[in-house]
Amino acid sequence: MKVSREQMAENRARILDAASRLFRERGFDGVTVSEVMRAAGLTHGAFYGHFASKDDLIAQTVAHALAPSGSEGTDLAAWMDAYLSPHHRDRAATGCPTASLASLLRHQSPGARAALTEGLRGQLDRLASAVPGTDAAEQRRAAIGSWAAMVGAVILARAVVDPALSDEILAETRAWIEQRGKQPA
Amino acid sequence: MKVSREQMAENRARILDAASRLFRERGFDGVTVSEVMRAAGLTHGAFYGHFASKDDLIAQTVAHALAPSGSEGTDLAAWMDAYLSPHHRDRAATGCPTASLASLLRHQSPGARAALTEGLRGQLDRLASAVPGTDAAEQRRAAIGSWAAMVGAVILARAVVDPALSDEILAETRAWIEQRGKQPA
DNA sequence: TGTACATCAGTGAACGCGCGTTCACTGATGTAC
DNA sequence: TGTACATCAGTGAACGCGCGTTCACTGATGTAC
Repeated sequence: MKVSREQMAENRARILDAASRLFRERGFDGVTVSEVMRAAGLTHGAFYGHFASKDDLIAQTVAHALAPSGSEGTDLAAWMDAYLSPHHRDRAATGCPTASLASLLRHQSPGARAALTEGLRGQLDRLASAVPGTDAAEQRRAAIGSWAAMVGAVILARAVVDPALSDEILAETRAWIEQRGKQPA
Repeated sequence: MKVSREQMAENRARILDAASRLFRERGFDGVTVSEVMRAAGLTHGAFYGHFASKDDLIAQTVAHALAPSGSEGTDLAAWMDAYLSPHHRDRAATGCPTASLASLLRHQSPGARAALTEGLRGQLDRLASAVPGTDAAEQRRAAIGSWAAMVGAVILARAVVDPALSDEILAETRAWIEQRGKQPA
């Protein structure tokens, strides 16, 4: 049965939200189109009225998930603490899309990889301007280095089965970045 | 036709080598059992004489790929340069298994994840003892932080489509870690 | 050392399941008058 | 504003392909005598 234009737009948004959560939690290959549609409250047949293919959904979901959320902005130290926390590690479904999807995107379509590239560019720009200092090149270098360390630490912490080692990776990476920040000019 | 015991051991080693290369290049889901066997010079039917399942192959391949190779040891700075190089980024098939497989292992069997955990533990121990300094806790912290940054940087550099941004991520992460090492005590 | 035979690694056809995708149909929407 | 009808978002059965896995068969290996 046909639905109103607003309803259709809302359905589309729900599909993207569901895909964003499921993909972050289980990866692109671990989630079926039917699962996404079920999570969005629809049946699988309606999928192709919204997206050309699963690849298309992936590309649009990545663009959607990496759009600036505004939640990074305020307090850099607090944001880093939250990022490198067991809480974030254990909740990939609602966590940083870069940490859960970057590796998987290497094997995805150019469209999806382009969406990640633009999202990452934005993240680095925002992080660079949040880093203390006045030398723009230094700030950018710190943004790139810290971001690589944070993403890498969360990925490693999630892959490891030993909880003690996993906690250690998060805590020591956090402390290591902190020390780096305190170094005299 | 039956083959000799030595031939069978060699075949098994060839399957593991082929799987190690293919999995690093295209991920676990991007490679079929038949492809692995073809790359090893056998037909797919022989697979189950060597491994219980594809999951079993994945677990054993991870253990095999993360065994210490001895190539990290000699010169820490040179090794880091090579790790954070475009050459390494562009050759995942023969590169660091942690960088190509860690994220994918989050969705794999406990056996495969356990193999990664042990491999990672060894990598961190070896890196910690290669880091300059005498304070063991400081060395371990530097090992974890640097390793997270290196793995993260290679993952991000591989995911991004813009070659300039990709090169920048590698070079700036390298420089950032270097600066970190030069900080006074 | 030679011979006879049981073993078993490898072959390739076949199976069955799950997935992405298609399509005829339904019935609410929204436009034309 | 009301009515008649064309549109089209969503439904659910069906399709076809590729994958992991199985299995009857083959013929070289390696053991028993």
